Amino acid sequence: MTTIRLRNTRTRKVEPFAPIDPKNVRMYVCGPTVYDRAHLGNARPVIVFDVLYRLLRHLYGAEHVTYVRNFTDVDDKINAEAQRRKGLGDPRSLEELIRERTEETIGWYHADMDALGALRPDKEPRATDFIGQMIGMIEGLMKPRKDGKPFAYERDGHVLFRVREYVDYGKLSGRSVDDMIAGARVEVAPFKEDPMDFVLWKPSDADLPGWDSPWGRGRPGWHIECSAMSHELLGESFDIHGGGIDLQFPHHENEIAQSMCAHPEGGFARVWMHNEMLQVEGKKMSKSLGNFFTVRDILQQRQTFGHTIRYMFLNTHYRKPLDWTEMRLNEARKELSRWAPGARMIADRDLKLRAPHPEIVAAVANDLNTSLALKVASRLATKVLHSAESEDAIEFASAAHFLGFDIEELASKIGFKWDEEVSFDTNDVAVLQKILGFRWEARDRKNFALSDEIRDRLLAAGIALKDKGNREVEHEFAASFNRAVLEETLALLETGALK
RNA sequence: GGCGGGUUGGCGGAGAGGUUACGCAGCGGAUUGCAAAUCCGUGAAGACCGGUUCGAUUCCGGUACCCGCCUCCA
Repeated sequence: MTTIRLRNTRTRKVEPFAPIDPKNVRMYVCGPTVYDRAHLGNARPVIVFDVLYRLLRHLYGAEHVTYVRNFTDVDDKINAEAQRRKGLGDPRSLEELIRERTEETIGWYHADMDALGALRPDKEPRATDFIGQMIGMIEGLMKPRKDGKPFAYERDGHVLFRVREYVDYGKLSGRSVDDMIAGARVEVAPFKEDPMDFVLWKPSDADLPGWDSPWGRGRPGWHIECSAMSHELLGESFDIHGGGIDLQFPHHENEIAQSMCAHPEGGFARVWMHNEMLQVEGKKMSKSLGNFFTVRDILQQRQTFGHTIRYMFLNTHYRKPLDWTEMRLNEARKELSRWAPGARMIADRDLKLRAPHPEIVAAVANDLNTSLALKVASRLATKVLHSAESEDAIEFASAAHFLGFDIEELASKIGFKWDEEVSFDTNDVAVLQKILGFRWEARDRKNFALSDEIRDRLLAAGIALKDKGNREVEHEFAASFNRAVLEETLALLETGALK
């Protein structure tokens, strides 16, 4: 069997991967805080770990992999949005408004990530459904120990974790507690015994959502949710824990501290994986720089589909910063247009996909070398272009499918462009298809005058045609699209007035 | 300041201690009714300084620069 090799942040080495239980390979990835539309950066770990999920399913069997990705629905930004709506006069309770906000955000998130070809994880727990487990875990951390202080303590309604009591604190991110204190820039809350101690539970006033606990009404700190949910759903030790590199510290460091102290007999996560950040035109994506995009924004751009975005992400190795540039986007579009004929042959000839090419699997298995995998897929696509053989189309499409590309989408949406402003419907497309039929007929009869006349009339209707060989036609709807001219052209052809 | 990561040809981006990555763009050619597309060929690299080695872009050390984290941002 193919050996998977993965870079483990904890050891800083690429290591062969061996699951604890091959019958149940377990992966946990930190999911989004659901306060707004997912931005482009949110999509990166989704796609990166989707590729890994697909690889694991391929090698161990779909039923032997459990992938958990949480929704953080306890958060100050969510509260702020709910309070804003309340302030605008919404009569419903804060809890209802929060629920509404998180529900709609989760719906958006699903729609956007589905569009990128990401499989849904097996479980998508919400933090608010696991408050009981979090409280239980915190209680366990507060119990007296034989050989030292309890790991957690209560002060002023807060429960805090004593980082000094966990000797390996800082190991994941390669920091020592003393170094961090030396370089700390934040004000230290007065109730902390040690500046690096972090919050497990904090009090809520009447204006904030809260749950009853042994320490009064309050809400959990950020880190405890992942520890509680991963323990509940995956057990005290599991195989892979992933997320963005920005989570390495403090989030993952704190998760490790809590989980290892609460369940010292388990090893928590064995392999830690972190994806690098996304940049836009060489700069950090931020609202203040005006280069901030949601996934939705990008999907609505002209000629950009879910698979275009997916290609962009896979074209850069997950451990390198990904630069989102217009130039690279154009390259992705261009490359994917070469994939369309192979994808179309699958649909047209009703071909069945099969296991992916070993080179693709090997590339992905080598610490997710997706860039190389894309090159292999492109090579296979080129082969289809040359041979037009069903066998080659199957090989190509099986590879593309393994990488998470939707073959039907590739087949149907490429070679088809439109301006952002234009509005047209499926009926317009049907009319266009009929007209193109007449044009092919004319060209078969070497009636180039009619062929060119049709092209000119379509141009007048706002549709630009480009022949691409193999009877592939690229048509582009411009903003000036004129339905009347389009329909008139078809009428002229059907009545024989134009011939 | 502390910690982590990076630096490959005009651009993007891989593998390998010695043998062509590849793609885009460029250039040359072929082909095509036209616009377009397609095909073939081709030049071009490894931030800098040392070290290990018969030989390093690939390993080791240092320098410079860039990026991220240290602030509940993936």
